[in-house]
Amino acid sequence: MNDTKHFKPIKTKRAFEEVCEQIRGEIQTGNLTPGDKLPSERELAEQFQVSRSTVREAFRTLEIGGVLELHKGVHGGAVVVSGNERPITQTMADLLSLGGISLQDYTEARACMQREMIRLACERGTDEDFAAMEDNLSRMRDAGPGISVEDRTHLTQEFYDGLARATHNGAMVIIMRAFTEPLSFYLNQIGVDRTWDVAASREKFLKHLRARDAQAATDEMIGHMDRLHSFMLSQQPG
Amino acid sequence: MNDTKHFKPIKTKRAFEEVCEQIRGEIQTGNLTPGDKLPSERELAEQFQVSRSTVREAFRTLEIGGVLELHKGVHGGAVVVSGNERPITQTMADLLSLGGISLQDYTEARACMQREMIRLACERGTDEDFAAMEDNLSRMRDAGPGISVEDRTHLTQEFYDGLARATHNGAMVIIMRAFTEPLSFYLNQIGVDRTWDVAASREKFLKHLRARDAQAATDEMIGHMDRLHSFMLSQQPG
DNA sequence: AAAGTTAAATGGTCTGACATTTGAAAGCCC
DNA sequence: GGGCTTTCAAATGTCAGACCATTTAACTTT
Repeated sequence: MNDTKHFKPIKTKRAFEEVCEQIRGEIQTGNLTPGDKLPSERELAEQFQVSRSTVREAFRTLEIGGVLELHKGVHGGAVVVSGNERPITQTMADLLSLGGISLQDYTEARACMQREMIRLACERGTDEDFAAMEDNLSRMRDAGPGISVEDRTHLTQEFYDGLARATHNGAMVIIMRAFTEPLSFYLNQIGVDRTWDVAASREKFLKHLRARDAQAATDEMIGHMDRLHSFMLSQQPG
Repeated sequence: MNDTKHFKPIKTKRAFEEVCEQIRGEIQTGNLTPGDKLPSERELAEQFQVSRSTVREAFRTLEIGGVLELHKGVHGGAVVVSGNERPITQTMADLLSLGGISLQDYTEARACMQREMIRLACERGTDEDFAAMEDNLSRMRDAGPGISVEDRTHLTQEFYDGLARATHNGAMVIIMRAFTEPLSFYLNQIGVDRTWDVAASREKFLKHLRARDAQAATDEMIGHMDRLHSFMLSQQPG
């Protein structure tokens, strides 16, 4: 009996977790689909034979998890949504600030993800996809070097969003956002390298993308990220 | 005045969200670090000048978000943890069952992630990393074809975990889990292809990994995943 | 010294109340 | 009748206080 790993840690279930599970179960079986509205808190409390607070905690849990949306007012209530990437992004940000993953690992993983996205975007990107990125780039140029940190990170995020969209893969868009948004937050705090003309690099990048030259585009991006990375590390406390 | 996109949607803040923000703020500034214990619900309610239920909703939110752990009993309370991948995995699963991302996009993204992991694992994987995968593989073989669906998916998850760990990148381990766990859940429901000897494929895969031949390993894995993918689609309702 | 008992602190749940928000219905003016 | 304002009801958001369940330290007993 040396193989005791099948024992699972005991965890007494809390009432609100049971409620969550039942609601999630209804979603997995298809009884509840996006757009459906759940009964009111008071009504559900009766059905589950628990108090309203317990139902509230369950609703809160599912809202934070991006499964429900809660609306106030008469005809308000809990509505099933088709999913929400917010929890993923938020958790990534938390993992970074809590040290669950290091900035090094994070940026490396980000580079890996983008490498694949470039590959897909070169395969499938349409003229509209690239035009959207071009438009973003021109707005960045118009803003000039005096652009505020917030506007600059916002435009940057939009640019990478465009790249992700060019893959025509919904999961990629979500992953991209999970990797760019915490970074934006970080840069808003430590500032950006104002001596650096990012538009020029992105222009070259976009040109390679349009030429479907994944290798050249990747090389351009890696160089870009290396510079960003060393800037961030130089600004990091400690 | 055609550029009105700077207006952000109004969202009246709820009290518990303010509490969450303040606590998250303390974490971002480093005033709260993993291991720190927060005051009790009753005490924090006084400090924030809100009711205990409001503090509870905030705690619940942060617990679900993987930022806090709540312990009962005297000397229990809320403790800051160093991060938790659970919310990411859970959200991925929800996005799949809610249709926020399609099974196709999901499996494609998974293949892309693994492609990069193989690349890194070939660069950095140690003998110990590969030995752990080998051990997992031999346990799979020992279990034989009569293995239960749950045990088989569990071993599979462990195998891919081993691959992720071989990258020596913490973010990759988390991403891998986010992509394998919802799949395990899915396969536990629809069953697995029992005519298929996955151990043989993994053995070849591992051999290529040890030879640091990323291309061959990737090819082996892609073939493996294609078979899995077509099996899943064949079992899908509709 | 070991074992069992008690008490206090804390999260978990319940109850009931009031505040706030929101959309629809009713009423009003033109 | 059309458009505007007022009213109202239902739902979430918050509050206050109580009790239950769990955990652990301190105490008591053997």
